[in-house]
Amino acid sequence: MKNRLKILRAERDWTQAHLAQHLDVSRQTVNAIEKGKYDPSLPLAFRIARLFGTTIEDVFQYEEGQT
Amino acid sequence: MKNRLKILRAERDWTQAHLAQHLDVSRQTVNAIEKGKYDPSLPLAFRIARLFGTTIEDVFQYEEGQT
DNA sequence: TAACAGAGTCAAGCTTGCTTTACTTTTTAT
DNA sequence: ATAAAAAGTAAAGCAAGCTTGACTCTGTTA
Repeated sequence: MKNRLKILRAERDWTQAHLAQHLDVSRQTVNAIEKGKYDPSLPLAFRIARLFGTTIEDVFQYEEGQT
Repeated sequence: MKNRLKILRAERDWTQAHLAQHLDVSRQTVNAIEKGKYDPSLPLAFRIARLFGTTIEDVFQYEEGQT
């Protein structure tokens, strides 16, 4: 699962900590997701997409057979 | 989190077991998700949307402050 | 009414998502 | 070059997603 978090964040000049606050998760969680260490839960994916004003499909790109 | 699984399944006249097979999860998992017992992982949500030829947002409706 | 298919549910166990705490490395600005 | 901010990383622990196995409760439909 790839994602555009780093780009979306950069476009708004937000830090991982700032993003974490607005998503109500820890900074480490944002970092781990951004680095592709693991996938967010579906509810968190919704909150991320909503915060960036876009869709889950726009933020995350699923590729068959990786997880 | 609400979902349209039962409807999408009915439109295609698929059983929970049939759906489970094509998603590569157990029948109990399909049942639990359909009944809203818990949310699917993000990868599984992608596979569900893809199988039904639609988007995650079309299958699942997130509502603030439930999970 | 008996039998079968589909749906619902429960328990135990493993894996993954997320937390806190704490530390190291990289980037930015002075 | 130094200091501060941001990013990266790791370990331990709890919560959520998913599994298998087994059992119940619905409809059908023969």
